[in-house]
Amino acid sequence: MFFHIDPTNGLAIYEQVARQVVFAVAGGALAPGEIVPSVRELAHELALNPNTVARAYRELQARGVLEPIRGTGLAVTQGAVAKCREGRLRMIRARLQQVLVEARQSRLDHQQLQALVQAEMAAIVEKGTGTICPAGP
Amino acid sequence: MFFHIDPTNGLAIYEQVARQVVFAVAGGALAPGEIVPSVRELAHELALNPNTVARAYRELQARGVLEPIRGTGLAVTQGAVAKCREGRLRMIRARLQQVLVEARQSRLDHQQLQALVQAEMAAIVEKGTGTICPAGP
Amino acid sequence: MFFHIDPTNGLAIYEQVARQVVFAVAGGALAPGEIVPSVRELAHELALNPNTVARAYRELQARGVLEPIRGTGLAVTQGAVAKCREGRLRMIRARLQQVLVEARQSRLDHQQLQALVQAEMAAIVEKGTGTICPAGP
Amino acid sequence: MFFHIDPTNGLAIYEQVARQVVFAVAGGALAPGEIVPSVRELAHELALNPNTVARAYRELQARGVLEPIRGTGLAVTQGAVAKCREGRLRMIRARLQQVLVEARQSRLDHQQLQALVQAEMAAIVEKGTGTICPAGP
DNA sequence: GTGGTCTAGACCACC
DNA sequence: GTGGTCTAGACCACG
Repeated sequence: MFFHIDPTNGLAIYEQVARQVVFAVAGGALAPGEIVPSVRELAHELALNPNTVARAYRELQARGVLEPIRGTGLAVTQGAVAKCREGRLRMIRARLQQVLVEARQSRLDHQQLQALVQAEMAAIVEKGTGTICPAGP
Repeated sequence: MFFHIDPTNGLAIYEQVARQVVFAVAGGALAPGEIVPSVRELAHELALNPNTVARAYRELQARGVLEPIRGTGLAVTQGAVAKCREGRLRMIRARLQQVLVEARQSRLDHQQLQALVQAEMAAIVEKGTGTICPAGP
Repeated sequence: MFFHIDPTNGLAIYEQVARQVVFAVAGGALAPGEIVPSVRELAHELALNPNTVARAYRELQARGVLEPIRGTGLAVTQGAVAKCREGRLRMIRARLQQVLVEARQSRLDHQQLQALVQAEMAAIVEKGTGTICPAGP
Repeated sequence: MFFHIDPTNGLAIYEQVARQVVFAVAGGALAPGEIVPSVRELAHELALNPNTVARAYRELQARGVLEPIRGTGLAVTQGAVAKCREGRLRMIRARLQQVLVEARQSRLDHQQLQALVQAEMAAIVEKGTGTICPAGP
């Protein structure tokens, strides 16, 4: 799959998994109706305990992003794209605010900050992140 | 004081406190030699358990940012500014990378992202965040 | 057929199927000697996996409610009516007790409860449930 | 506490725990602001694994019935009573419908059924259920 | 002490 | 094979 887990992230691992599914749906990497990797498969791939992945999937079901297809797996729901698009902005904006608040708290100059952002954006675009499909936007 | 704690941040609370001290030192809001608020004072102000604040201060001592002044309290060390300036960029860059990676993972358009960043930066600059008030208590 | 399956029932699906066969026999909708629908026919009708129906039938054979007729299918046994009549009361009483216990646990007023029961009974009698249609397929 | 778990209930154990908390709140046995038994305590009392209780509590938090008080425990929220009152009716009505459908499916006579209901209600009122506070209705 | 998270491994129901 | 549930026991953050 195309996920990347960082245990020292601050975020709970199951939360990271859930977020990345949301991102994948929002970005179109996972289409409605598509079956997500099985709990066991993804757990193995990410070197996680199946329970951890299961919890992420369970929360996504509760949010209406996934739905169980009995005996088959979990499928992305039809309404998932809208939900995830909306959630994506909310989540990214939240994290962005955090970092900007911290930057300003440390009196980082507005221009310094802007330069930093530009640099990081460029870096990410150019080298790719290794965490999502190789074909650039 | 000039801190703002968000318990749902993902970051441990003591870690948030420590970070914000670092930012304050890096930004000059706390100068070397200055005495930081007492554990119980800051705990009361932030509605935290004193143990939590104490832990943050303990870690800052271990990092050499604070040093105990007998009978007086904890003071910002002489070398703190350099340490914090260095740490500040590292911390901010790390968080910035996280958010950018997520943005890219969800295939947020480069321009959308840039617009988002601009909007948030403007928002923060303009309204202030309530988290910076250089004039001490 | 005359069954209705609710996957979110708490009860296992095969169990629901088995129960409803029992009810049908107890109520006379299925007479001794009558051939029940084939596994694949019922599975198709209820949108279930044939294995699930097969398991229900297997359990009913074990309980002596159904018996295989070579080359024909599964028939309701002669002794089935007595068994099912007996089981029916037991099962219904058990479920009734559960709901009453819950009602009482939540201190639902005796009159409220009675009103609720009356209302639901009336509703079921009047609109029919779509789950009973003695006239076979 | 005042809970009673039946592992052969069909309902998942964590679900039973959650339901009974809802019932207790709806019935006033747990008032807003009150701290529910700790995960470990309730787990010990009901002879369950703490994780099972924790899951029930987690779902109740998600539904807005409980809220964490850091380092203290989980408290019933202010809005919980309304939510639980509403949920109680829904849950009981659902189970009632199940049993009535089954009764009718088995062609239990309307009067027989009514008699059964009356008998069970009387039985429960009279002997108490042992599952909730000793003081009568 | 509290809840939250994670791991490990088991059993069940369903396809 | 799939997800769902449960148990057991560990560690962490917070009060």
